[in-house]
Amino acid sequence: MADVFKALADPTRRIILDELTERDGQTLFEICVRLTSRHGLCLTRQAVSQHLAVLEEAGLIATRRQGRYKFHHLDTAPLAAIFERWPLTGKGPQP
Amino acid sequence: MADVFKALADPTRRIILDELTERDGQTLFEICVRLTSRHGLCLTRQAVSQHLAVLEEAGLIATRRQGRYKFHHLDTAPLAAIFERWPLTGKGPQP
DNA sequence: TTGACAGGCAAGTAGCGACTTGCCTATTGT
DNA sequence: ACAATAGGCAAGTCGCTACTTGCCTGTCAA
Repeated sequence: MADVFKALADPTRRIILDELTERDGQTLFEICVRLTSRHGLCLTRQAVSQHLAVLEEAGLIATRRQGRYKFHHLDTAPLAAIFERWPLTGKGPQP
Repeated sequence: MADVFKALADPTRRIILDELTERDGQTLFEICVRLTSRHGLCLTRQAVSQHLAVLEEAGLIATRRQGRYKFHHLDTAPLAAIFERWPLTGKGPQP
């Protein structure tokens, strides 16, 4: 569970999650290109790869290997633990 | 919004939030004592004070001064932004 | 008024984490 | 077969941050 917070701590990783939210199942190179072109980030392929490893270890990303491609799929399920730990005060369920 | 994730990144700060969830409105010294006695942490008063400052800056804690005491109150409202950003996939509202 | 208590400010240290660099493996197309 | 593509491994550098240490301010009780 601590891995989830550690993964969310970095702004680049949060942007990667945004990218996969908008377009799920991207490869490492696709993510690199979109981080550069759409968010103005200048990162090495290695840097992005390490970020993806952290996100996968946290359970926020599931990977699927196919030939020489590796697709990354978002999984927001671990985020639910945050609300179970600190319930939103005095509010009903969220829509 | 980035402050919220930075605040949640540290395990000690998450335990502080747990403490305030269980017993809201504690002072700095009360939190220090409970971190030591209930969680086995050996932290300086300064360290805890700095953690509380980070949590307050993130909006997760509101402070109320009264005489020489300063009470700390939990506010989980900023956490709602997490779900707005990455909705829980394929699930209905949480109870 | 003086001492004890609750908290704050600031500088210094140490360790973790993000990023790079260099090289390597595996799959695909010509 | 060979080159290009997609990705992986490992060591090294650098900056941020958690924590400490030392001293200072404000409040309450004797």
